[in-house]
Amino acid sequence: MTTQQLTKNQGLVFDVLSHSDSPLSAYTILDKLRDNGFRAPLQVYRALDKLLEFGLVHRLESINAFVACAHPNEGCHNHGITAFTICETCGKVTEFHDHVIEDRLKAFAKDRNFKTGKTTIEIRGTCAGCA
Amino acid sequence: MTTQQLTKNQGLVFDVLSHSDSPLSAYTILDKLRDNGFRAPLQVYRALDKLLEFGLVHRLESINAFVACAHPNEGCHNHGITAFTICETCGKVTEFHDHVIEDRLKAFAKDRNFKTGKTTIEIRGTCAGCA
DNA sequence: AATGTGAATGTAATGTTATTACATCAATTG
DNA sequence: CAATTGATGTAATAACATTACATTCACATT
Ligand SMILES: [Zn+2]
Ligand SMILES: [Zn+2]
Ligand SMILES: [Zn+2]
Ligand SMILES: [Zn+2]
Repeated sequence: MTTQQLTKNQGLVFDVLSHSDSPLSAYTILDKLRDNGFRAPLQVYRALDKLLEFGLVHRLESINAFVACAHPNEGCHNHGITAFTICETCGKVTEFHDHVIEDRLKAFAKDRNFKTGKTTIEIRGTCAGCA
Repeated sequence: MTTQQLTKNQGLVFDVLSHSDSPLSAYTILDKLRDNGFRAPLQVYRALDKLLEFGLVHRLESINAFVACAHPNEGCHNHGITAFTICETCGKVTEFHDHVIEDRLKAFAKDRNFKTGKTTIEIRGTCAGCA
């Protein structure tokens, strides 16, 4: 999935997220795109839905915000659980995969016949630069 | 921490959560406590804040809801990260601790000098009973 | 018992995040 | 050129959470 087959609105939203150095809320994105003709939240949410589906963007559940994927070309949403550190001071987000963690979670679910859907792992705290 | 040193509002909110078989939103709790004199969201949020602080209740970030701790007497919020499975069909929540996962997350953070605060691990999916 | 203090509560208003509903437009295809 | 499908525009509303300020309660000190 490259950025070229995105629609106009999807491209605009992805562009805003790509150029941000911290996660953005849907309404912040909306404000940044007013000059591009965005008028309503739904325009942002619809674009975000698609971008999430494409694996170009992640939603950070613990802060109700969105961030561009750090390695969109590797199809990160297709190979496992993505975990995040989120700096509460500067907003910096780091994305990582850990197969041990993933295996433990899968094992736990399997033991209980729990069918795993989307999994969230988010560590809020303070990054090295802000300590 | 026992339920006895709770204030009236804290006790009412904890009671509602304890007797629920699925997580509840703050506004659902409010509705359930109207007959007990609750009139405004803040009454619920204030009680929840304290209950979270006491480790009697957990907040599920991915669904904006709250659940009573499954083992409040073990001070679960004092010994490590709590992970959850959340059934999207029936709402059933299972709480667990995994030291391997915790160690991996801590190691990742330590490697990057990231100071860990609250950590969220939530698996949404379908429980055995709903499969 | 009176007073002072901090925690908890009551209430209204507002702020923030997300969805529903419905009309319109654009691209594709048979 | 219909017909279908996906995308967009717009308004309204729902759902979740906080700010601000006044009041009351619990309890220790005098
Ligand atoms: Zn990613
Ligand atoms: Zn930082
Ligand atoms: Zn617990
Ligand atoms: Zn279930």
